Amino acid sequence: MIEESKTFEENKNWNRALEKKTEKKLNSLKWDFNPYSEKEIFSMDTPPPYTSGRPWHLGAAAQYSKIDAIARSQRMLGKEVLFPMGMDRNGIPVERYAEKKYGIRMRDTPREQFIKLCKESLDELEKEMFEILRSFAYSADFDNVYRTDSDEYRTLTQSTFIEMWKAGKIIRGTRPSNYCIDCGTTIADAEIEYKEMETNLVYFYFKIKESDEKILIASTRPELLGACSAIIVNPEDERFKNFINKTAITPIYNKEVKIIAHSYAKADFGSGAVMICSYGDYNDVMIIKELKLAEKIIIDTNGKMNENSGEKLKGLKVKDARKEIIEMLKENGTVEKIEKIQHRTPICDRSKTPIEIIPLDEYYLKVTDIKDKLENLANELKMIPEQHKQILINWLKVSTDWPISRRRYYGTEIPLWYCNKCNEPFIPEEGHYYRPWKENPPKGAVCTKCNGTEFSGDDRTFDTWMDSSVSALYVTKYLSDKDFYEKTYPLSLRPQGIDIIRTWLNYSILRCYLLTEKIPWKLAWIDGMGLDEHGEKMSKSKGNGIDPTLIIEKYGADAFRFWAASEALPGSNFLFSESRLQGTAKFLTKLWNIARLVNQFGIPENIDEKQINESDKWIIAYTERLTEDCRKGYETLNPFIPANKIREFVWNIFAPHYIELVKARAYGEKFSESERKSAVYTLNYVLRRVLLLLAPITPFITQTLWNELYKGESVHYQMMPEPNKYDDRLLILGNEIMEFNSNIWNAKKDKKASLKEEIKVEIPEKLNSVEKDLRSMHNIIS
RNA sequence: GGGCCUAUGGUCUAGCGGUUAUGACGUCUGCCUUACACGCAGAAGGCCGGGAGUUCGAAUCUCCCUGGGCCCACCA
Repeated sequence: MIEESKTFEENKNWNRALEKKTEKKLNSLKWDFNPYSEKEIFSMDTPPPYTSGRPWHLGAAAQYSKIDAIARSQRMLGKEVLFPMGMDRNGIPVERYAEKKYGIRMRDTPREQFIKLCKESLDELEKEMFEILRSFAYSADFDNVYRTDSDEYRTLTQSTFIEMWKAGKIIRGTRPSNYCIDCGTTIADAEIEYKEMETNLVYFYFKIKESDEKILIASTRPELLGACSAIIVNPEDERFKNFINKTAITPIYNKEVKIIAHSYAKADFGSGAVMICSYGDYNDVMIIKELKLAEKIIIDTNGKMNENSGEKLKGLKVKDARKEIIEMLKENGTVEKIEKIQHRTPICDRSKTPIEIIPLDEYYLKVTDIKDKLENLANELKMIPEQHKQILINWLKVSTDWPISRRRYYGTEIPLWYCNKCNEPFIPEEGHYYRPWKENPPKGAVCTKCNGTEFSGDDRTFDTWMDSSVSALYVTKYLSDKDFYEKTYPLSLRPQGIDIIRTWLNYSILRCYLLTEKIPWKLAWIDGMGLDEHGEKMSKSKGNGIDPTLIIEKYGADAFRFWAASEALPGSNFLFSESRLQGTAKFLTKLWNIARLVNQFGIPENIDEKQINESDKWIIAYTERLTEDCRKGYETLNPFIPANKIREFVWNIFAPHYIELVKARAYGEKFSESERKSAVYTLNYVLRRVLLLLAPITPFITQTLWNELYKGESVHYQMMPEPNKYDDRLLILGNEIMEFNSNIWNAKKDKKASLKEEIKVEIPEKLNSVEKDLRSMHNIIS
């Protein structure tokens, strides 16, 4: 008791040091999830953050703090809340992190050792991540953390793959992929960078079969001439109108190719005519697919020209072949000119060498045959805000089968072996975690095609989205606990960022639908992105990222959380601004000081309603309306509403108008004991209510104040109050009080009088019921 | 280049068919009034991006233009 009042005496403002005092207590509060509870279940498929360590993304931290506010508010609304804590730990980012940290390269490191180093990195990074999350009281279930690289999780990823394999949803296909010759592997789009490089744009002629004319084309990749399958020209380009649908003959190879009109060819670049080859770039891929042209492969996986390139080029490296064919074309007399141009070239971000597009054998999850169904599901899915659904729907229109295999080390292994005799894939049973790159297939494995018993394991891993897209199944115990699953699936909510709609949201719907024939959640809540103060996306590469830890240490977690909640509606992007965050810190100090004041008067026992003064009834009525608004906000998963409503109420109404009005009465000066009690009762009534309404957004200050003033069980274990009935006429009275106050303040201002100076003024009749308070507040004499 | 979103006082933000257009930060003026100077009170500051339309009536609905953001593609 003594120690507690000291907190108030010694601290005139709310700050991080005070938060630290309560952090341990706050983070030790438990909410065990009981799937058999009588309460309504609210289950969340929360995003497992990628374990990338400091500095974490400030925008992401803000998003997580809002998700936490949702979880906390749902608990206080009386729901049984499943709020899982996951860690996404597979894939390229950690591989890169480990390479950098240990100065190694994945492909030069024994796989076993590389995996070990990744794991060690992850464990360190994970610790940091937990600290950050705990520093702002993220209240997920830290006692049951799931990790996407655990044996259990990977078992789920593999089992669901096996299930889909058996159902015929997985296909094997050879499709053009990004290939780095230097690294000897397919690489993901995310691993490509672009670099301006000088290159030759070679202009040369094709003969026209049907006439004596020639067509001039321009190419930076003349060495691919042998793989040319068409020429395209813009349909609007007058120069080529006569050539459309005629046949051209390739120099040197003397092959016939069609001249086709396609808007991709731009009249103002090069000669205006483009040769389409398999594969110079992704436009070639697109156009060859679109026009159903024949694919001819001319570069092998060693980066050398193959037999399709002809005797002279065969065996040469791409670069040498380019030089050689230019010479050949010159000899042939078909070269018009050669221009030096700057060309934005895709290169491998590790080896910095140009990537080639080469068809490779990979696994795909079939999407194209259920696209209509997926679009229907997308339309069915409820989303907050609804408008972001368009992103998903647009994506579904253009998306193709999903390539799921990766030539990587740190990921969930593809659970397949191949018969050494006939190469037929062997797939094991569900329910185990398999590592085919170092393990034999299960005992008794027999090839289904040739009865062979010797196998080689697939050494590839899955795309990491294969793991994260079944988080909804993992947290509902799809494989391990049928009852639990029945109670919790589909989940109530998927909260996530707008930036991963096409990946996490899309793939989750796809995967879970294929396995369960249901959308995995009843509702998706899509938040916007945190941008820097100029409105640009924060990213490590741009160097404009802000470390949330520094902000939290400086201004406090509650200030940060309140800022995140109050800055923008869920779904909108939000700009980070330190000055506005400072503003929310000031609001918390305001609340702190209100509590210090109220605390002085002690806590009165309940009083008879008849004793409550009219001005007290007004602020109570206002509080009831505030409660209605806040509940509505929380019920619609929108912390923006309560945050702003509460701030407005506390700062603009409660403190300046009501507290000033009753302060003298609360001190008992010139008022009866009964009048005093009414004021103190009301002050506590309102403050208590505000703490409850604010608890999901600012857990630290509400925890501290609740404990100082009201003791007992934590504020976070309380129920969100229901609004009591109130008389609208009281709110009208309140408006009149506030208008009267402003008038008096203005009058004193005009006279340059201090606010406590005496003033002689008539009190309007309609304010008779609160006359005594007004007289004491403004020092009005008759 | 394609798509989506967005445009409200200096900055940010609410409003989504009829209000004197909300609030915050900043600015200016006065005040240390026994909770708070991280405060109190007051003030200035907006033809709600531009144009056309729908409507008795538009910041709010439609279309066009312009600027900003994001995602996708990316110059043979």
